Parts: sequence; C-alpha cells; structure tokens
Amino acid sequence: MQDYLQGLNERQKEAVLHIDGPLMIIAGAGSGKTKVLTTRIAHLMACGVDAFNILALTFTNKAAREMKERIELILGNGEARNLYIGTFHSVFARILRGEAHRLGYPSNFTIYDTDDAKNVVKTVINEMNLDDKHYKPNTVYNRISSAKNALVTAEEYANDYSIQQEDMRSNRPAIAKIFDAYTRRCFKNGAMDFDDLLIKMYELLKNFPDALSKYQRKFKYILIDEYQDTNPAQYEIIKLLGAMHENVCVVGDDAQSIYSFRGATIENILQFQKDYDDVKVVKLEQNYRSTQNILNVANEVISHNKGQIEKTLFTENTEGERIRLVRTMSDNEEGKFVADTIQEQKLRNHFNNKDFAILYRTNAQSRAFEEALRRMGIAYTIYGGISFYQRKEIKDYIAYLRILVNPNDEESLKRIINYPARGIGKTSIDRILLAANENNISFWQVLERAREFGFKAGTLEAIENFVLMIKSFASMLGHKNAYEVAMHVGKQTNFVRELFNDKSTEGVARYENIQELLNSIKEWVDNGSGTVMPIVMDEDGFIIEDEEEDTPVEEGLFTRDKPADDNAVESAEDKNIADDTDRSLGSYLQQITLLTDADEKSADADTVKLMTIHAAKGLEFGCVFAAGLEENLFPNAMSINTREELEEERRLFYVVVTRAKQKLWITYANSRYRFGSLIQNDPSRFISEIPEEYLDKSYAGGGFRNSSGFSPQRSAFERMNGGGFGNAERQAEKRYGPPPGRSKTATPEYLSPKPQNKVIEHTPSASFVASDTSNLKAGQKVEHQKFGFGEVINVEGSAQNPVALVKFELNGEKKIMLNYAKLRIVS
DNA sequence: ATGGTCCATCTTTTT
DNA sequence: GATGGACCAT
Repeated sequence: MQDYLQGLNERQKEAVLHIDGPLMIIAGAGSGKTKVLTTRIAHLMACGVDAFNILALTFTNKAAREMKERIELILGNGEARNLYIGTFHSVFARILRGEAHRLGYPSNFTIYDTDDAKNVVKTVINEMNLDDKHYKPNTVYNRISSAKNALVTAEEYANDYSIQQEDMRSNRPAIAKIFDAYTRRCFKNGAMDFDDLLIKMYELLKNFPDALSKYQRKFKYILIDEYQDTNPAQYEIIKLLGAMHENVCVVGDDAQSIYSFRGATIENILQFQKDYDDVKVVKLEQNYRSTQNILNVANEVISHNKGQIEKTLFTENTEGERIRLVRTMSDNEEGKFVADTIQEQKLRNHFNNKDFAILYRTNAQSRAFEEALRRMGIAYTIYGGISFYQRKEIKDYIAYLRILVNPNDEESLKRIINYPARGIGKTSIDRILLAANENNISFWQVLERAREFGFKAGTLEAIENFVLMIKSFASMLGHKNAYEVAMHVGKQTNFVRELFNDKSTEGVARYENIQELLNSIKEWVDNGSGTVMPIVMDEDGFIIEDEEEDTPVEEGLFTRDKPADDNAVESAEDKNIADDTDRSLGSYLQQITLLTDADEKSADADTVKLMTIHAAKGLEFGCVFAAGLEENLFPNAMSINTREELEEERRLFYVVVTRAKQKLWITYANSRYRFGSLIQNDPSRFISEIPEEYLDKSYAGGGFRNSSGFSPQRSAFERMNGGGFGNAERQAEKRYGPPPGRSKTATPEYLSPKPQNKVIEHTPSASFVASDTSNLKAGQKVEHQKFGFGEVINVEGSAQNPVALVKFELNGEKKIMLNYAKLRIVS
C-alpha cells in the first residue's frame, strides 16, 4: 500500500515509521539520510499530519529546496508547498519579520551580512578612539560572533570572569565595550546580523509566552537536519519549540561535525538524549554510496579520533579501485594533473563533467584548477567565493533599495551617499556621524534636518537634494512593485549610466550584473502572487507622497541582451518557504542576504564542480579529487594546536573521502604559492594514516624511490634544500609543464603585458628643461624626469587636456597628461 | 573633493 | 594577488 516504503532497509523503515515522540537518527555518510528524512515527512503527511504543522530545518537553502521537491515527488498532491522547510536563518527571518515590533525592530529590518557587520564593528572601534590595528575588526567581530552563537549577551560577556581574563591576556580588554556598542548600533540601524536571527528568535520565544505557545502549537512536528552542526543558540530554540509536543526528530553524524568554528558542538547530540525521557535512537550504518575501498579508508581514518559515537559503516558495494595518491611539484602541476586526468577519464570511462568534483580545504586553492580546466576546455563551476549579491556594484544598488525600506540603515547610507559622487565627501560624512552621535539621532535624521547642523552652503544643498531624491524613491513603495522601484532608482541615480558608459571589460561585466539583478527582481515579483504589499513605514521614516509621473524609459539604458548562459539567477520563488506571499521590496531584500553562492548555481549543469570540503557536505560525486593534502594546509596550520581542532580536521578529511562513489584521488604538492610567494609543505599526516593496502601510489613515487619505499615525510635534505630541481622535478616538468617559478611569468597571449607598477627611477639629464609640448607629435623622442627616455606613440585627449601615450625604454607605456607633466623633447 | 597610486594585510572553513 | 586604506597630486 505505502509504496514509498519500498526500497528502505529495516533501520530506515524504523526511522520513517516512528511518528510521535523524540527521535534521534545517527546517519553515517551515504546511509540514505535525506531519503529517510523526506520519506518520513511524506509518511507523516500520509498519516494525516497537516503540512502546515511540520517544520524542517536545514543548513542550506539548496538542501531545503531539494527536500521539498522530493517530498512532492512522493506525494504528488501539491501539499508539499505548505511545509515549513528552510534554513534556520531564513525560517527565523520570516518569523521575525512578523514579530519584530515586539522586540523593538522595524518589520523591514535590514539583515547585515558578514561584511556589513564588520563595517559596523569598525565604525564603533573608530568612534571609541581605539586603534583598529590592534583591535582588528575581523578578530573582534569573530569574538563577538562566537559569544552570540553561545547566547552570551554583551552584558554577560563583560561580567564573565574567564572571558575577561582571556581578553586581558590578549591585551584587548575593550572588546566587551565594543560588543555592547556594536549591539546598540545595529539596533539603532534597525539591523540584525546573521547571529541575531537566531538570538532574537530565542528572545522572542523566551520573553513572549504567547509567541512561544503560538509557534509551539503551529509546529507539531519538527525535523532537524545536520544536527551535529547546530550551535547552542539553535539548540535552545529547538528545545523551546519542541517542548509542547516533543515530536522532535534530529538527524546527524558526529563523524561529520565540521562547523565548530561557528559555534557548533557535538554536545548537542549527547544532550538530546538527556533532554527527553524516551528518545528513540536509530543508527543507519549501511552505506549505499561508496566502494568498499573508499569506505575502508574512511573508517580507518576516523578511527584515529578519540571521542565518537560507536558505529560501523559497512557496504555491500563492490570492492572498487584503490585510492590513487598523487604527488606533484607545485600547485599549478596539481591543477594540470587533475585536468589531464579528468580528460583522460572522460574518454576512457565515458564520464561526464558533472561526475567530477575537485574538493579542497581553502577557497584560495581553486585558482590553479580553474586555470588548468580552462586551458583544457573543460566546463566547470566554482562554488564558494563571493556570491552574486556580494559584488560591489550589486551591494551598492541594493544599498539604495535598503534605504528606501529602512532609512536608519546607516551602513547602506554611507555606502551610497556619495556614489555616484555628489559632493558629500569624507569630511561631511564625519560631521554627519558626529552630529548623529551627539544628538542621539540616526544618520538619516541628520540628513533630514541638515539645516540645523551648520553645513557649508554647497554641502547643505547636496545633502538636501539627496534627501529629496531618496524620499521621492520611497514614495513609490506604496504603489509600485519592487521591480518598478528598482528600475526607477537605477535610472535616476545615474550610477547605472556610469557603468553603462564604462566600456572596459570589468565595466561591461558590472553593467551586466546590474541587469541580471534587475531581471531577478522582476522574476521574483512575477512569480509571486502579484500583489505588492504596502510598506509599513516607521514614524521617523519617509513622508509618503502622491503619485508622480512615470519617467519615460531612456533609450539604450537597459536594452542589452541578457547573456544566454546565465544560470546565476534561478527562480527566486524556489527559495521561498511555504506560506510566503509577501512580495514587497522589504521581503525581497531580506531573502537575498541569506542566499549563498550555491543557491544561485544549478547543480545539474554538466560541469566539473569545484568547492571547499565544507561546501561539499551532503553531496556525492562519481569521481572525487581531494586536493592539497599537505601539512599546514590540510590539516590547516590554524587548527593543529589542540586535539579538538585536529580531530575536526580529520573529520573534514573523513567527509571528503566519503563524498566519492567510485573513484578517489588524493593529491598534494611539494610547493605552492601563498600570499604570492612560494612555500614548501610536507605531505599531510592524514596520508600516513591510510593503510598502504588501500592505496595506489604509482603517481606518488617520483622522488621517493628509495629503500624504505614510500615515505610521506620528505627527507631532511629535501627540506633543507627547499625542494630544488632534481631529477624527479625534471620528469614532472616534462609531464606537467614548467615549475611555478617559471610558469608564473608566462602571460597569456591575449592579454597585453601588464603595466609595470614599480617605476624604475631615472636620473634626469643635467640639461633637463621642460619643452613646450603643445605641438607634440607621434614618433618624437622625449625625456621624462622620472620615467626616462621614450618615444611618443600618439597624442590623444581633448585640445584642453591632451594626453600623450609614451613608450619609455625603462618603464613601458605610460599616459602622460601634457598640461601637468614636464617632458623634454629630445628629437 | 576627487581620483589615482602605493602599501599592508590577508586566508580556514559559512549562514 | 586582491582588496581596502593612506597618501598625494590635481
């Protein structure tokens, strides 16, 4: 009857069929965890549980979307759309939007991403007259964030003895004060950072009993994915939400806990069993993903960790091939090897691009692979890096939109108050900030009341024009949809036109990004119910004015064709959760901040996937390259100081190994570029933890054909001599191109040589006298005081401001503005 | 006020 | 090797 149960093993069935009461599923890698979760939700619904009463929390939007799709596939009745499935952050953001007023926030609160948040920290540090060389915004922010993840308030932080001791020891006693100031500032800005989305949710449930009971009654069944990666804040929220019905189901694998840097703690798994009287525990130990060899390696490696929940992963899959261990001389060769191998495997075994993944410890490692793949003409997709919405031009545009919805958002205001330049420079901005702080009003309020603060006439006019402009934009919110408002803003502010007129490669790309943004807003508006919700304005916000004339569309401004291969903007609707019908600009803005790179890219495209191991959690690939297995890189130098850190690195290694279904390569390079300079690394200690019988080392030999056979440790000689260029190196060079020192200097033909930044100083001739250059012509030889001798290539620019392009013997081509620079005409 | 150039710092992982 | 900040020239 219930055919969705077919194809489940006994353990899986047990988990699916358990309906009421707390349930903990310990799911080994590749044991069908997602299948169990989705089937369980489908089963709940088949048993009569209303979709509206089910809450499922995941760690990525993508996981949420996929889960919903799979449930719909099982049920096929359209009910899945009513489920409340999403990431912790996006689900809570949506709830808080409706409840913000209770906590003193505007419903259109801005969500600050990490960059925004760090800027606030920096502002605060500077205003406190602290040295931001010592109080590095990055470091301070991380410390604050860790505290927040552990539900430690600024006050508790200041009063906690051991925390204070720590800060004293690092000579940063003011962090507590910064924390406090930062918190106040965000509140004043009407903004929440990522951590606030959890904390405020917690405060809402904790301090407002009616809110608590409302959501407890709504969410009768709660499911949590990747439970091993929850932090204390998330844990407390789940505990509160689940307290009424105790129908909480958590799925996790302690061996895959890799987010402790974000405050996650495995303790939550152990604690779960203590929180409820009768927790049913189901262990999924059969792996359906990988070959026996791969699984053996994974089990072997993880056994080097001390504390873990007892379980044994097994598989009925074939033994498979041995894991290939590959050594290369440099990071570039590593890239070349991987690209070569992918090409070869595609031909020999009929793999597609999408069967391959290149996984690494740090984002910076992607470059070498990127270059090699491009050279081979293999299509690839990089995940990680900066998301579409973090690009500068996009953030600027978004900043305009944010202000319309929340004028107190100081960070966004500062971003665009003088972009494009409108005569409100740094000095003025500092004065505005001062006035805001002295009068305890917001940045925006100072602008509105600029007259009272004695700005210079020109500045005052510029400010008043700016305020007028923003207000006129904001007046559209009540009757125009997000797309219309965004278009209008783009046209009126001139900054899109500036980008349009910039014909450089980057300029064109930026312009296209803006277009893409506008398209995505349009899509988002159209895919919704079509109703544009009126924006609720704050009393200190805008005056809503009456209908204004539509500006006619300007020719050529938005008429370029959209690139056909664009997959960066997927249907925005998919990202929404169940009962979302709010199509206001405010709702749009809150969503996009929570989107990541992975949400914007299609996983189905036939491309090789490049990403960090963290980003690869939960995914699987036919062929996996685990790259950069070197000491200091993986395990990372930052994480080898305590056993806990090292064990987490090892779990990370476990994760990368278990991503592979059929084939696994482990690669490492003797040397690689870091900070632009070459460094040497020993092979990772994790390599030596793999029993030899599982390894194929035919590519790792090279320089190690000595009596002791393979040795992951380089000889003392090799270390002392920094690798050198011995016989093995020359062999490798033959196969994989020149070593980095040389290959680095090769500039691709299609790029003109980069202008030299370093000026080779020239001592002017004793007879140097500047000539009259008003009739300068191409072909003439000239001397420049700094750049030396050269030949005029051409003279361009206007008659008022002629510019000569001169090719100097020592310093290459330079543009010389004849009105200012002094040139001596030699001939 | 603006815009360009030079220097320091950064890199662990992410919602 | 990039990015933001400081500094300088216009």
